[in-house]
Amino acid sequence: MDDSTLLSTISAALPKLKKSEAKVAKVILEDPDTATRSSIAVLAAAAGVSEPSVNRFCKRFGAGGFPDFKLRLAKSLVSGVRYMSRAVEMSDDVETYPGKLFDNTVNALVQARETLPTSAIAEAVDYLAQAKRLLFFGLGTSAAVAKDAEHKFFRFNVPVSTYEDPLMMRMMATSGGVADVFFFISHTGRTKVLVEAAAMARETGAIVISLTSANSALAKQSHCTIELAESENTEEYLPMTSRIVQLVIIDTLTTGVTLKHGEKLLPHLARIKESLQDTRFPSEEE
Amino acid sequence: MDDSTLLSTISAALPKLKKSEAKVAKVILEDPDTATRSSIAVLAAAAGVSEPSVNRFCKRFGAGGFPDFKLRLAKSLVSGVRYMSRAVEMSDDVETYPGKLFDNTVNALVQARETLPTSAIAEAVDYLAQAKRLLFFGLGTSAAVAKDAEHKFFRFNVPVSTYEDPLMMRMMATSGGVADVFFFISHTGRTKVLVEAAAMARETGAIVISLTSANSALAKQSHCTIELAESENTEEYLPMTSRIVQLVIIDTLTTGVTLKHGEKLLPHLARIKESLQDTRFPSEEE
DNA sequence: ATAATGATGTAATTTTGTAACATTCCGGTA
DNA sequence: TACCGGAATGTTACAAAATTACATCATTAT
Repeated sequence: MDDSTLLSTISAALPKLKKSEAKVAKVILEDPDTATRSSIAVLAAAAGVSEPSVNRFCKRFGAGGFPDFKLRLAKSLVSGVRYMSRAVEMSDDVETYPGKLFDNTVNALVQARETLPTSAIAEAVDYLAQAKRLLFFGLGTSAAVAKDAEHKFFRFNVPVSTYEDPLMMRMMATSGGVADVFFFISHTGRTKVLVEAAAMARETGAIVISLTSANSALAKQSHCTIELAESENTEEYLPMTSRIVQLVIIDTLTTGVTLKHGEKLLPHLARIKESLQDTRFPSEEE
Repeated sequence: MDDSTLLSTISAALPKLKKSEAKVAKVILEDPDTATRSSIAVLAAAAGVSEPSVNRFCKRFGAGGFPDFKLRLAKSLVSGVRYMSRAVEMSDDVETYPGKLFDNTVNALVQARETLPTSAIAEAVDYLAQAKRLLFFGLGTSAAVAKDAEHKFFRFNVPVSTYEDPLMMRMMATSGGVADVFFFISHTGRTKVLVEAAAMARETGAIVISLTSANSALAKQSHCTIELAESENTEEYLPMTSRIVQLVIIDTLTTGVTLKHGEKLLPHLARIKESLQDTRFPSEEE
């Protein structure tokens, strides 16, 4: 129903489209506003394809037909979010670059959403729900993600720890056992320390899960890999959106574990929340 | 061009309309959403008028014709609460809840994007760019955000540190000086330790910036507050999207500082990137 | 090399919107 | 009241657009 991200969806699906459909997509992405005002014939001509191809394109994206598609497209244009990745320029000012960063992040999420590794998530949730001990490893930016994961999983009744010190990582990796789950987070999946630690952990009989890019060295050492696209970040001053995706995956995993544990966990979570009350000033309204 | 008030325009003009046009207006006002999906024939029948009457009605309101009118109508309907959060249900399975989480996150970002505190960001960037020392404070989930910020700001030639230990926070807060910037991250803005640390830091003459909810106790202690909406998170098992927004704000700030420093910083960033090469296995393609 | 499958285009059909024209309705005047 | 002028609405016919069904072409596997 709500398709505020139609354009991102299209640009995310671009590589998977058939030749003629891709042509249509390109024309639409180039000037979506004009597209909403064009007839199917005009659009088909602009894309260099036949009219039914345009129609098929529309249906592929959930529309009932061309007019319906135009309607959705028009609606999606109202929202301030821009679809394509817009690089931050040196000449940008405060009015422009924050919006770009938000847009890029949104696009990264929408893109990731399109290709969610569902079965890997399910598998990881199974492992995580049964773990007697949980260890999250990440370096650099991924260390922050690991820390976040630690906080989230702490809520279940499982011992959790995070390490970002390479030496500690190795030490902990050798201390693994069959009931332990080692969780590695790495954008590239090529960080030496992590790959080695994963191999060591695996030898102890522990379960190794990784959140990294497909077919990476790290993935090869894992029992279960949640694969994320290793998007390019060419510009030095364009921050990585990948860690945001990683964090939402962490959310997904904790949610999965919560759902698996079922209602019986809720009182426990409520107790944790309650215990935080004393650390806060009362809110204004109260 | 932008007719986000089309419906009210119509209802305002109602008394001045001719009989048949009034009928059309009534039908449209009654169920605008259906109207956008109807053909001119259906709408004419529903209003009990002829098709050209509908067409004339459309032109009267500035549209080029019926299709154009529908487009404008559709756009005008988008405004307001268009982003529904879909709560995760206990009955959800792995095919459904991951998507919901991504959607919710995207919605949070889009919403935040619409109300970006631009001037506060600009101000914060000014402070951060001039800082001789940077300290990030956050507890719980916000500790992960602080850690992320630390990694990001480390790239500039400034000493950065993060603390999540309350005692260390207090100690560091008292050690502040005029050239220091203390950056506090808190969703609620009511965490006692943080508020107190902020007050202490402020007394030392240091700059206090906070990333928190508007009008909170923490905000009151800050020289500069980047205000974020304190969204409700009622369900225990629905992870918070707020920290994602916080992270993108961190991205925004680092970008802002980078832009402020200008091109001269790029070689330095390149050097950092290069220095990481040795820690990685070569990628497959190379 | 060829059959089978899927992608794309062509042509015919149906639906939809619009313009030109016809009719009706209403207010004013003899 | 009858009649006229002009505006408002409807009818009809046409043009444009969209969709379906079908044919052709390309691609892959055997």
